[in-house]
Amino acid sequence: MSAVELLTHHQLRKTQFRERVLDLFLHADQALSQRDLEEQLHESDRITLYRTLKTFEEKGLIHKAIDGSDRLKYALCSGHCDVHAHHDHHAHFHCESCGRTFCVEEVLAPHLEAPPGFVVESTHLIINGRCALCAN
Amino acid sequence: MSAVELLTHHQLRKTQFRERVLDLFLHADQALSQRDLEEQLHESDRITLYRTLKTFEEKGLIHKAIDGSDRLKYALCSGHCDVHAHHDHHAHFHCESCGRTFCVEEVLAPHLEAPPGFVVESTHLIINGRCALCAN
DNA sequence: CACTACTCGCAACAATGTTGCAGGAGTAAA
DNA sequence: TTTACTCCTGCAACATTGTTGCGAGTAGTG
Repeated sequence: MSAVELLTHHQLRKTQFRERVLDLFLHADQALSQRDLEEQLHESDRITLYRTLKTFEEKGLIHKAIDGSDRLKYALCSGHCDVHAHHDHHAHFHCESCGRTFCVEEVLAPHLEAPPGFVVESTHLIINGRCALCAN
Repeated sequence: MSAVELLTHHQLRKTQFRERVLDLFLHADQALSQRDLEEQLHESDRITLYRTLKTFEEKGLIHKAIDGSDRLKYALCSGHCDVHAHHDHHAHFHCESCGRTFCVEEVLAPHLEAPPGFVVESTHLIINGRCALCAN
């Protein structure tokens, strides 16, 4: 799906800035932090990018890729997410060497028991290690 | 184990400040953020606390409780951790309502397959939901 | 007690998260 | 196409958090 289609599908105005950001996600093979995006978007406004990501996340275009690092990252949703709920339950692989984070669609976070009285909403599975490039 | 014993066991000098911080962890039933600690430690220095936590984490007294929130939290290690490696593989439950995070010793992060070429070091399992107090 | 290495507290700075506001751009209707 | 309205953008400003350097103070050792 193209950037414009994604925006239309999620009822967001299509602006040049949003298209540029979405294109970066579409061409990325890893989760992107705000810093990553700023480096690729020349002359972008920090605050606008912050709000753009927040909006995309709320509307279900991207999801947070929690990886245990101090930096928040985002990745494109698989397509089943919308403004009502996210459905990305895959694991995230975080390379301790290069710091990159990848979505691992094959591995799903397990559905599990909560302690008595606790209500489970979602689960996240983070895998730490070394990616294929850094493992050697 | 007492605060003093913990310090001695991990070859750390026992200072009044460290004992106070450790006592807070010993009496807490949840993971604590730096903010939480500052609020309980009257007149503490932000930088000293930051470095104290970093030291404790390196020496294996406490571990990071990754919970997907923007705030880093720590909790006491179970006792098998040292300067060489952490061995806390239990899940962390994060309450979306009150923001608190609890260690769930009963639930362990699964050991799993990595994509080809990837090396797994550790896994983290985060459970999001509502705690017993907030669920009603 | 004296020495050494570690720790503490302060200054300072970088990075990030967040909100308010005015002007500009996208969208839908006339 | 023009108008009107809403949303988006970019700037200012501030709060919070992460991080390092340095001098003074303190714990541990003999």
